[in-house]
Amino acid sequence: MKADAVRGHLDGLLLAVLEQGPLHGYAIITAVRERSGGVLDLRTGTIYPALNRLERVGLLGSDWDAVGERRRRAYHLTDAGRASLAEERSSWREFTAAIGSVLDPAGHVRPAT
Amino acid sequence: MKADAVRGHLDGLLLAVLEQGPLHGYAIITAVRERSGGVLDLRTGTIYPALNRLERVGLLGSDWDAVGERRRRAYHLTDAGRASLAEERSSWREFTAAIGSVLDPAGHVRPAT
DNA sequence: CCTCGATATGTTGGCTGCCAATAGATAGCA
DNA sequence: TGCTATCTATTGGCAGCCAACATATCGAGG
Repeated sequence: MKADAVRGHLDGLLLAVLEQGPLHGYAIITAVRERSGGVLDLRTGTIYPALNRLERVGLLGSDWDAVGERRRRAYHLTDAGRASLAEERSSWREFTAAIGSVLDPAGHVRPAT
Repeated sequence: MKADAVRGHLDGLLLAVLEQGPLHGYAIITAVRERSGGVLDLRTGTIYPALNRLERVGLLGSDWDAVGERRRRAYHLTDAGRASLAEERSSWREFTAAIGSVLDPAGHVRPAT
C-alpha cells in the first residue's frame, strides 16, 4: 500500500478506533495497524497533529493520565465526534460506490441496504 | 463529495473508462461523471496533465482525429495500460478493505475469495 | 549497572498531486 | 450577434500526509 493512501480519510479512521473507548496516540497507531491487518501504518507526524486538530474543532476530548512516571494523553469521542463519525461513514460509502462504479461498472451491483 | 477525493485513484479511473474503447479528454470527463452517477466531476486541469503522464509512461496511446475543423485527441489503452488497470483494481480492493475494516470492523466481513 | 528495544509524545520541512483560474478555439442555435 | 456547449491545454497554489528529528520513560537481558 502506498504511503499516503489514507489521505482524506484519516479523520474517519481516528474517530472510528476511538468509538469503543479512549485510547492514547501510540495505542491508536497500533489499533489502526491491527484492525487493517497490518496494511495501514500511520506515523506520529500524521496522527499527533491530526488529533490536536480534531480536539480543537471539538470532535475529540483528551485527558492526561499517569502510568508510573510516564504521561499519556487519552483521547475520547465527543458527541460531535460521534456525529462526525457517522458522516464519515456515509461519505465513505458514497466515495467507494462512486469510484467503484467507474472502476468496475459491472461488478459492484449490490442489493439495496 | 469533497473536491480532491479522487487523489491517488485518478489513474485507475482514467484507465477504466478507456477499457471499452478510445475516448478523447472531454468525453472522458463526461464518462466518469455519468458512470459515477454525477458524483465525480473531474477538471481539465486534472485530467489533461494526467493523460499526458500516462501516455509518457506507456499506459496510453493517442491519435488525433479531425471532426470538421476541430481536432480531438483520442486516447486508448496499451497492453501495459491494461495490465496496470488490473493492478489498480486489485489495489483498490486492498485499499477499501483496509480502510473499511478500520472504519466499520463489524460490517464488512466477507466470504473468503 | 548499562544498554537496547519498545513505549510514548511531539515538531518541522518538504513534496505529491489535484484543483481553480485562465486562455483560446470551433460549432450550433436562437 | 451573442450565448452555450464542445474541445484542448497551462499555470500557480495549497492541503495534507510523511520522513526525519528530538526527547524521555520503562522493562528485560547481559
